[in-house]
Amino acid sequence: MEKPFFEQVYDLVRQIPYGRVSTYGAIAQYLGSGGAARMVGWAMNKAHNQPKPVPAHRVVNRIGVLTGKHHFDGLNTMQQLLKSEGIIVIDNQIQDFQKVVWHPLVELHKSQNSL
DNA sequence: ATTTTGACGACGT
DNA sequence: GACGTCGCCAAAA
Repeated sequence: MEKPFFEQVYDLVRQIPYGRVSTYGAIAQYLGSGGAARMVGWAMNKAHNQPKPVPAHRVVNRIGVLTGKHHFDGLNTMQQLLKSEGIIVIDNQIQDFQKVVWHPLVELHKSQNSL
């Protein structure tokens, strides 16, 4: 039996490289549940309870808007973290989003990563 | 076990 | 192209 859905989400989010972001839909799709995008976001909520740190700030919606920023400690915590990684965020919108987006299915497929 | 939710996404208007 | 509605899927109450 595989890990619970949530844990798979955390594991994948931790695999997001520095200076890159991912989308809920892409993550859900990687897990095989394309339509479960909302589930991914919800998993992020529980991520705070996780023993391992989850870079939830690197997860945004399909348009690159920091929809979940208000779930963080402060109001602009998420934006600050992204900015620290070289990602420019203006008005909750990631600039050059398409350039920093990280598709797990595509990226991991190129590496043929096995575990 | 049933119902609601939840940091979304796609389609329709 | 922006706004609205419905659908998804899995977990929590």
